[in-house]
Amino acid sequence: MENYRGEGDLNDIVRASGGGPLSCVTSHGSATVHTSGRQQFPSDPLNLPSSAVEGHGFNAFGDPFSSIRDPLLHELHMAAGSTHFSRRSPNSADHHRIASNFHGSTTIVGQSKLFEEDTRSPCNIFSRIQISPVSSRKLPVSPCDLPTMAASATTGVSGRGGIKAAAVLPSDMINANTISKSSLTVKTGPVQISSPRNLGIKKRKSQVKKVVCVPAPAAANSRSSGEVVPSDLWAWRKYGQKPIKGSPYPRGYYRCSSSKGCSARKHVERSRTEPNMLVITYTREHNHPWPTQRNALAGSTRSHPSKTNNASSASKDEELKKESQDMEKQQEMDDAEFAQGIPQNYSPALLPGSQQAEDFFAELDEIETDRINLLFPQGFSGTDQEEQEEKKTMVPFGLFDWPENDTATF
DNA sequence: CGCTTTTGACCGGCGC
DNA sequence: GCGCCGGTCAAAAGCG
Repeated sequence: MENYRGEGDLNDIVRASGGGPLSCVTSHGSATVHTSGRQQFPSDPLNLPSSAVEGHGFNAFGDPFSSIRDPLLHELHMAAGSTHFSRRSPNSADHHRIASNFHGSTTIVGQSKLFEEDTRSPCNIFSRIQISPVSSRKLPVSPCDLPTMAASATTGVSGRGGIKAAAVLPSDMINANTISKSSLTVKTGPVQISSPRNLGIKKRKSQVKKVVCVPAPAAANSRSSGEVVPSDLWAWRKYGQKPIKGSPYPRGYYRCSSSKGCSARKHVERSRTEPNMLVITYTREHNHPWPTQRNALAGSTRSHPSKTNNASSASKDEELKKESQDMEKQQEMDDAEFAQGIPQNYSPALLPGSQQAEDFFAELDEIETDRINLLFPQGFSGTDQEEQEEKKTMVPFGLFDWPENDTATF
């Protein structure tokens, strides 16, 4: 009895596992990042910051939230304890820089491709993880099921379902994981072409999916079902749970309850191969700004929102805001650092007068806008993601509100 | 009261 | 065409 459906499950999801090779292949399979020999992820998930990372950053491919910096990203950043956790590396130079800083043994192949990919997606580091469109409707078993995935991601092997490995995992993202001192893994998933019934009017030709792997928190946060779901800024309401064929673990279906009418969805399931890992798949997009606070605590049998938590959601918001501002400052520092020294270890395609240079600076403008958007997200559109071209993006993680973390309040 | 989770039923796409 | 399967709906019950 096969445990896998053998449909290229997860083949297109790249995982940055400790010491293991990390392969990132663009849609053209032209870029591969190999990390070797360096322990990047502490094997002990308990070392995690008591938070999970999940994100909603979209990329430049139409993601309305690509310009939004996860207000909680700073947590990851801080956890990293490094100023090198750059959230923006608009070009491969930045990739290279970070690679040099953190991955002495890291080599980047196909850098130019990374650059190309990168320039299309702005500041959010998470948004810079992209996956090429696939035609399969099959969702990977789990991004955490790495070996097969990585292998085929590298080789471009397609699963039965035609999933072609295609992921761009920015090296700084890799570092983000690495420096987070956690076993947190962030992976990109395929764009699953599913056909949700609620597509209603017409069959959705494509759907954005973002797959994130996080270490499953201890059972402290377990619900009545026993499932443990890391929480994030968004409020999610569970609307279903289904056993998934081939997996001993059920999949929980959540929809965003932060705002009525929000169509954002996420699925949470355990990795088949790594039960201690949760695979969170985001589908559809939020059509509203970041919630200032979680609503609806009533009836929650979910993670107990407050011990000390409810102390002040308002002050928490202020804190978040302040920290996001700190992030901006840090970003400026990063930018300055980038401007001063990066080219030294990078033989750039970014030359004055070049088109790429123009793009780069154009992107800087976008970044500034992004920063504004972060603080004033009201401008978020309800862009019809459904009409967008199929795309895959990696998502940011906020490290939030894991059961042990009583400081997290939403 | 308003929200949540749970859970069985239903729907629709896809593979055979 | 049929069955499988994933995703969603909606009723019931619980929680603060």
